[in-house]
Amino acid sequence: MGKTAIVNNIRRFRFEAEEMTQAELAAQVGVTRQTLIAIEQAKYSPTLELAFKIAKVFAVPLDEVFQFQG
Amino acid sequence: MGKTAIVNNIRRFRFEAEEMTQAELAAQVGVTRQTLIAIEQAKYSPTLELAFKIAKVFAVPLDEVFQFQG
DNA sequence: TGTCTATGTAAATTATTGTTTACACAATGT
DNA sequence: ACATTGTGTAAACAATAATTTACATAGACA
Repeated sequence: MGKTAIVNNIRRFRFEAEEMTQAELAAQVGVTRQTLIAIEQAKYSPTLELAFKIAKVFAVPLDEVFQFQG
Repeated sequence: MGKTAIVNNIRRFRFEAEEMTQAELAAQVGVTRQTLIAIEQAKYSPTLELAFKIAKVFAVPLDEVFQFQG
């Protein structure tokens, strides 16, 4: 699917949410810490399902966490 | 990422958008027709990037086209 | 010093998404 | 009858997301 043109605000949301750690967020969405690191650093973009789960943890719509650079 | 718990309204949006065909939508988002069929039928869920592109064609937010059944 | 905690990196492997090619079929039109 | 259009299915393959395991480092703290 070509280069990932998707950015995210996971790190900001983590700190706004009581300084939630990467490990805590990873556990809440059911992935490993390394997977979350890779996504937070935009090394690759998550599946749609995982993106929904992450947004749900922060209780915001998906496109507040992830944005597509068209 | 386990079983896909994601539903979509692609078919409805296609018909609301001047009866756009699967082939037309596929071309606009840069995938093959078969890929679009599989996604429309929820055989698997698209990448986040592709999901954003599809929503953009219909000019609606991503979560109006795709919903996660938590 | 020594031990946690949080973060980062990397390589090998598995699972899933997406492509390509080909065939099938109903509806429409000439 | 024949061709065209829109949709559906299937299998083999390529690309990418995610896992697992392991090691590295900086800061806080007893």
